[in-house]
Amino acid sequence: MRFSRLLVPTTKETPNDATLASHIFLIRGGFIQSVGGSGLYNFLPLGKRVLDKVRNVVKEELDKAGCQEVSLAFVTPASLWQESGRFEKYGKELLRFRDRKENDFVLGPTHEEMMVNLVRQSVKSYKQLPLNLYQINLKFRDEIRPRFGLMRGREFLMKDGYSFHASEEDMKREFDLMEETYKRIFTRLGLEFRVVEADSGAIGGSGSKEFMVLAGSGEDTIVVCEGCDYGANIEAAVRQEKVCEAPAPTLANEKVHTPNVTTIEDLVAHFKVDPYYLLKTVAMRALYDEGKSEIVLFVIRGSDTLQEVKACNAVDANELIEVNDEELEEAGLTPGYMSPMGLPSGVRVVIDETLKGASDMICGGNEVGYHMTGVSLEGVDALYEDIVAVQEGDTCAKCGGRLRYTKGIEVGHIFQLGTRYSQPLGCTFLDENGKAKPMEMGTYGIGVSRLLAAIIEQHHDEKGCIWTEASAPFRLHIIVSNIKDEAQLALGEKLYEAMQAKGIEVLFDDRKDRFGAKMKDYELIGIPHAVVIGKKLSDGLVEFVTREGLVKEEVAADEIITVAEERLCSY
RNA sequence: CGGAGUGUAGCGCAGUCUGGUAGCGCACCUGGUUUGGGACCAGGGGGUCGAAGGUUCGAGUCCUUUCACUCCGACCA
Repeated sequence: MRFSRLLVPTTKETPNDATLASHIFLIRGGFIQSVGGSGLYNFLPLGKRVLDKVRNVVKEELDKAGCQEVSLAFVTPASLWQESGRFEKYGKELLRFRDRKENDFVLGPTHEEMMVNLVRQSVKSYKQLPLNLYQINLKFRDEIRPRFGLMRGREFLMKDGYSFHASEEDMKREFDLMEETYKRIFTRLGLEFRVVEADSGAIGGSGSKEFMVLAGSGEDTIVVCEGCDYGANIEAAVRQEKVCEAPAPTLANEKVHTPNVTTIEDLVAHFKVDPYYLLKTVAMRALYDEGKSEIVLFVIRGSDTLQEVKACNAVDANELIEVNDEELEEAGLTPGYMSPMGLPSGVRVVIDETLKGASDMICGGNEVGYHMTGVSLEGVDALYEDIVAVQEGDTCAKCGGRLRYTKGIEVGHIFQLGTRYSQPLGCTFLDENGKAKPMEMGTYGIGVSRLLAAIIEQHHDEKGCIWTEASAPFRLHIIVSNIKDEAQLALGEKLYEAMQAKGIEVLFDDRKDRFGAKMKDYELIGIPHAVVIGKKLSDGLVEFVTREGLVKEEVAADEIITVAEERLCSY
């Protein structure tokens, strides 16, 4: 491709809302263009080329693993989502609309319902199983707060795959196969990543794993062990039960006057105890289907923090939101002095499972200005669940090593669904005995457009993008310093043609611009290799440049074609 | 959802307080010079000032309404 014919609107200036490297460089490099609406982008020729590269890697590996590509209808009848029960559950991120006949439709962020519908119409026998179908199509998710360019857009390209099995064992076999396939995909793309245990979120189902590209700018906090390969999203991470070295306070079971002592810090100072022995009561409003909601009290140790996703799962709510003091008082609760003991009836309480039977605790008195000491939770009737967040320095449940936090970008997520969708949607098959059974399912996603952002987050420098070999829009960038110099231009043309003849994708900068401008564009766009034909051609020399580290080597001009071929074909 | 802020040329912004011919930089077009680190000179094109209503002889500017977008927050009772 000739640069002079390519639409690449590179800019010197950074858009004012861009903060992440990937967002800045993808826009400045002319890969994508903001559509003015939030979270919507056009892919320009360079961006589209990268997208196709990434998409092909995904497709090749999936096809190798026996998956089959399909393309589902973009617009989904809402009735399918009502059948599965997700129409309410998915919340506002689901874009809903009506056609001229007032029928409800959705633009699906994921297509379990649609795929199940496809399969239940055409698969009837165990002989047709297993089956793994996928598509790579646009998805829409009406994000609360789209940001970070392609990282969290509202419209995005995603690969979503679904597998169907006659038995749970076979589904688990496929789940493992997909884990291996995903690892191959991300490795081919040149990414450093980690597979972690995850929460299943609105998709539902049991065991799920996320594929996290490690990057400081990642939106997800992941917990990793320094001693073994344990890794988990903070939303699902577990730890060995904490022990406290400080002695338990030995106080009588009584009500104590504690004016203006309302925070954990205040209590620690007031009673001179380790926060481990305090009960922290966090009130949240849990939202359910059909607009129902209730206030729930989550009780954890003062030394812990509430993990909202775990808490939400514990009460099987769609979402948890904050409640203000007025709402608490209306419900008969006392902000600052709440506790699970002696509550007005009808308030739902969830207690962290490690507090079952705990004694010598201090908690609120459910009365302004009073706390209770010497409290025991022995025999307290409540829901006991794991609702706390693992903290840095906690102990790994698997090996006893030290756990620490790191940041990751979620680029893939695989789920063991079981019969979560096949059951309600009546997706059944006849087994060897002629008995109808719901199919065991798995579901597997990859954020294809997000991968572009993830690659740049992990591979860039202060000057611009550094694409990996498998993702680069072109393999080689040829820069002719001065196109009015006939010898320079002639060599450029010759090299350009030779590379094309070898099937190497090459970008040839034949523009009339000055040297500096062309180099800036090269560095910004980030094609892995370049040949600079300039001044030293009069001495019979050109430069071979590697974008990573901007390493420059002088090469004899009459050998450059051979050298370039060797370097590029070795990949 | 809570708080703060911004809407003026493709992009980045000034002008609004104090109403009076719509501006600057980048980008773009023409001509010329220049060619190893985002060049220079000269000339030029491009705007329903987010939208609607109001006040006024006159509104980008003042008033009302509305829409959109951005940023921060949405664990520590």
